[in-house]
Amino acid sequence: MDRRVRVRFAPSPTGPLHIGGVRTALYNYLFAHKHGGDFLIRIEDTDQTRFVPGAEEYIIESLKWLGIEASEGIGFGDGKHAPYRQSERKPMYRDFAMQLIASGHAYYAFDTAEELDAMRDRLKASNVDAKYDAITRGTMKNSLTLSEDEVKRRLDNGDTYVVRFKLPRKEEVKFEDEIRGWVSFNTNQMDDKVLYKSDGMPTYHLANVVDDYLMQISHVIRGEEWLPSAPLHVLLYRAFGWENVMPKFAHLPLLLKPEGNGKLSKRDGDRLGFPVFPLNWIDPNTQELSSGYREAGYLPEAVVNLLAFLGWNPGTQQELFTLEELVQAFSLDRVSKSGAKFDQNKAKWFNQQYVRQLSDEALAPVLFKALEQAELNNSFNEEFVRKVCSLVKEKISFTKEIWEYSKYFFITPKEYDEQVIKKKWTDKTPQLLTDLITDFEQLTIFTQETIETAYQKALAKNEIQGKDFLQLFRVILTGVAGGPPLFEIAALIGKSESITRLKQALTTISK
RNA sequence: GGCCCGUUCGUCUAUCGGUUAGGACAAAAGAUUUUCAUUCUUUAAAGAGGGGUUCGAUUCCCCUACGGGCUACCA
Repeated sequence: MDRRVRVRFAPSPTGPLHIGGVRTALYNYLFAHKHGGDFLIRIEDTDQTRFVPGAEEYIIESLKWLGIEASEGIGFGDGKHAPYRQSERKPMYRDFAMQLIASGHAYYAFDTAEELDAMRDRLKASNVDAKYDAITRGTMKNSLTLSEDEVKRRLDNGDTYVVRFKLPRKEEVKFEDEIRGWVSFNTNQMDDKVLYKSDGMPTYHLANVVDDYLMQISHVIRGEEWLPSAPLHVLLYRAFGWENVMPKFAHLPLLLKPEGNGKLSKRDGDRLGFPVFPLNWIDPNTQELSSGYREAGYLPEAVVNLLAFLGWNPGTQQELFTLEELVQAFSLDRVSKSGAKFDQNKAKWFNQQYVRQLSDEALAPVLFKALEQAELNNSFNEEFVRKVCSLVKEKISFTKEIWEYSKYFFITPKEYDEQVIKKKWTDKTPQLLTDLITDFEQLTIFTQETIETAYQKALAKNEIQGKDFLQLFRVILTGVAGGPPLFEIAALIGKSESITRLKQALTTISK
C-alpha cells in the first residue's frame, strides 16, 4: 500500500526554535521532497500556559531564512487540512476523547493535584514506581472506580476532569522505527497518560495522533526524546482503529553539547560562543538576547549544509551540498542512531566554504553597510569595494568579518603591529622607505607589476633581502601582519595613498 | 531508581562478516605564495571491556561499563 508521502514539522511556540528543531524540520523537508510528497507545518500550542508571544513568527521566519519551505500549514498558506494551529482545532479533540471513552479505551479521572501527589508520595514511600497505571487506577477517583451515577453526577455538576488512556495491562508494544529498527516496550512500564486536560485542551499525545491521522501523515520524523511515548501513540492508533494508516516512525538522534554531556540546550550557545538558534531572539519577559546564526554571520546555505551532516551523511566523499542536492541524496537509512556533538570548528569551515562561493557583487553590500556605519560610504565607489571584496573574500570565514579584515583599504592605518615593527624595523629602514617613496613618485603606471619592480630596485640598492622587509612593508601599508597579496593591495589603494602611508610610517614609526 | 535508545580517531562520520579500518574538521610538521589568515604535502589519531556465534568479527548475539533520552493535566 503505497501512500503519498506527507510529513510534518510540529513545533510548539514556547520560545525560539532550537537548532535541533531546525534539523528536524530540515530532515522532514528533505524526505518530503525526495519522495515528491508534502511537507507541512503544524503548530502544537495545546499548552496555553507556555505560550510565548512572537515564538510562532520566529519559527516561520527561521525556516524561511533557511529556505526550508513548507507546502502547507502555518506561515506557508493553509492547505485543505486547515486550521494548522492546534488551539484552533480545539473543539474536535473532545469528540475523539469521547470516542475512546465510549469504546472503553479511556476513562474520566477526577483526581485533584493533591490526590495525585498523595498517591505518588505513598507509592514512593513503599519503593514502588509512582504511576497512574493498571494497578493504581483502581484506587483513584475515576469512572472505573466510581459508580455510573456518581460519574454522571460529577459531570453534570461541572466538576473538572481529565480523560486518561486505559493502558492494556502487560502488553508488549512493538513497532519498526525507520532509523532504529524494531523497538519494543511493555505497557507495565507505562502509565495511563492524560489525553484530554481539564482546561478542554488535548495533550500532545492525543492531538498529535488525531492530527496526524486527519492530515494523512505518512511518516513521523521527530527527535529521539519522543521515542518513549511512541508506544502510547501506537496504542492510540489501535484504539481508534487507525492502525492500517498509522504513519511510520523515525526517531532522530539528538544534538549534543560539544563537551559531551547532555543535549544541546538554550543556554549552551552563548556560554560556548556559538549560536544554538537560527535567528537572534530577545526573550519578551527578560529581554535577554540569545544569538542566532543569521546575525552571527552564517549563510543560510552553510547552516543547512552543516545541520544536514549532523546525524546524516551521503556515504560519499562529498561534503558540500545545496538544498536541492541534499534532497536528491537524502535517505532515512543513512541517518545515524547515536547523538551528534555540535562542532563549532566544522561549522565555521562550512561557512567559510560558502563565503568563498559568494560573488563580489553579493559581498559588496555587506562591506558597504560597514562603510556606512563608519561614514565612509560616499568616499568609495562600488567598483573599488568589489575589488576589495574579491581580495579579502578568501581570508574570512564570516561575512561580518570583512570590515575588520579590509579596514585598511579605506582608512590610513594609525597603529602598526608592534611585534613586526620590533622584529623587522632596522637602522636601514628609513633610507629604504625614502628610496621607495622616490621610486613610487616616478611611476606613471601604478600596478602590481610596476610596484613590484620599483620595490625590488629599492631593496637591491639598500642591500636588503626581500624576506626581511616584506612583512614590515605590509605593516607599514596596512598596519597588520597578514592579508591578501601586498602589491595588489598597494595597486588598489593607489599611488598617492601608498606614498602617504610610506611617509607617515617614516615620520611616526621609530623603534 | 525504572524503562528505552545508543557506543569506530578529540569532533562529524565511512565500513552493511574477510579493508594496511577510509574521508572531513581540528591538531602537529613541512612546502609554496619574498607576508599569512589562502593553497599543497605529510604526520599523529579510533572499533568501551568481557564473553560467545563463525574458518574469520568493528560488523551478529549476550553481559558489564559508560553516555543519552523519557519517567507532568509540557511539548
